Amino acid sequence: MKRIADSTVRRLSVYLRYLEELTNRGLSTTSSDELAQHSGTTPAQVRKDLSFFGSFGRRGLGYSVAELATRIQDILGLGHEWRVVIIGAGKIGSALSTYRGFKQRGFTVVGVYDKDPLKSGKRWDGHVVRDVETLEADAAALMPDIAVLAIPAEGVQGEVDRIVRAGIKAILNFAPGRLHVPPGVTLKTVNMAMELEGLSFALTNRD
Amino acid sequence: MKRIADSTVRRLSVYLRYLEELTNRGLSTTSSDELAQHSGTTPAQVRKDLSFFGSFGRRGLGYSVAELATRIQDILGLGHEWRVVIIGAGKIGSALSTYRGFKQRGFTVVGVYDKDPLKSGKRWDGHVVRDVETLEADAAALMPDIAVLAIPAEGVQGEVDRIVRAGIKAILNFAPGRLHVPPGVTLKTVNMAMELEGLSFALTNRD
DNA sequence: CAGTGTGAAGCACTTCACAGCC
DNA sequence: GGCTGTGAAGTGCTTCACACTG
Repeated sequence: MKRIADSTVRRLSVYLRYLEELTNRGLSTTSSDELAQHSGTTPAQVRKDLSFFGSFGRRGLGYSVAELATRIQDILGLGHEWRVVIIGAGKIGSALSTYRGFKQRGFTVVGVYDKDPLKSGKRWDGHVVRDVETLEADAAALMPDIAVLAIPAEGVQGEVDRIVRAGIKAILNFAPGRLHVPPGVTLKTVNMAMELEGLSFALTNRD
Repeated sequence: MKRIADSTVRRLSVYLRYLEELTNRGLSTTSSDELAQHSGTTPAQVRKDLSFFGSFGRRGLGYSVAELATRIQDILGLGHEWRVVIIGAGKIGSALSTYRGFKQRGFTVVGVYDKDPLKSGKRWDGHVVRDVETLEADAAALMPDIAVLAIPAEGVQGEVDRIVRAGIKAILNFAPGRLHVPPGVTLKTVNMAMELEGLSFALTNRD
């Protein structure tokens, strides 16, 4: 398949969310115009994004809400459950795992790990925290697909390496700093400091 | 000033973090090559990014770590304190406000608000939670620069409107969905669901 | 006639390559 | 000789515009 831009994938997420809203409101068709309006983009962009994957609409009529939602779910791989381990039994991981949309979209927490021996064995959002040293051994039974890395900055690369050794192919990272993963492993970093600094820049340089 | 790409600002953040590391290690000069290596980009990109704001290096020698760090801090507007209010006394806001780099880079929490009357008056990370209805009245005295919006999906736009009425010009939003702000107000959204779906797509469509 | 699908044009960010200075 | 600063070339995402179809 042709390489798909990251921005395209992000917009598909947004379209899907709006399609779910339309479903809840009992509406059965929509248009690229309407999707664009509610997703902060243009009708041409919506059509182009969808055209990478096929033709899901009908000329003169628009798109079937139900069909398009199913198609986008398939494209994004949301048709089945993804098994997630959380590394770092802190607030960020907890916020994520208790977030409604998390479970709702097929992401299931199958394990929680921490380096701190004081946290090991304690309950945390319905899970028992395990020592992160056991991750590689546990992985065979847990079969996790995704690791959420929510630990302080120190030693993040070491934890990334451990996750990779455990055979996990996707990482959502909340720690700052440059991290290296081998080819075949996808790493996405959410850097809140960077976002705040972007706001600082905007405030400083506004006209 | 010429319009600066968002991606440029984000990279400046990364360069600054590495410059701080060099400072801690007592090193006084660096090069575009070294900065690129540790920031996941190319030397040409580093030089181009910096060239938008001036010439901070010396040909044949490289950059002074101390000088470049100061320059980037100035560019990003990190030279002074930014006053932050947190809307939503939950886990995300708490994770952010207790994050070390937050205070360290000049972001200070000056108020915490929640819609839930059960939370009002309670202590939260050293602050007393106030009813969000009082935000507009409080703003005159608090003089907040930035609002962090960390509430569930329902009624987010209403809170954005309130923040705008309170005269705040920058919003860091953690709620999903499309939000509208008037010109002159900067909105940055961190959407964890979207990041997870990006991972799901990558796992589904890997070769 | 309304609205999709898509090649072509436009635009913006990145990379190249080299002149210029230390 | 080493490394920056920068116009020019390259690349890839976005927007346009229109043929096409229900």
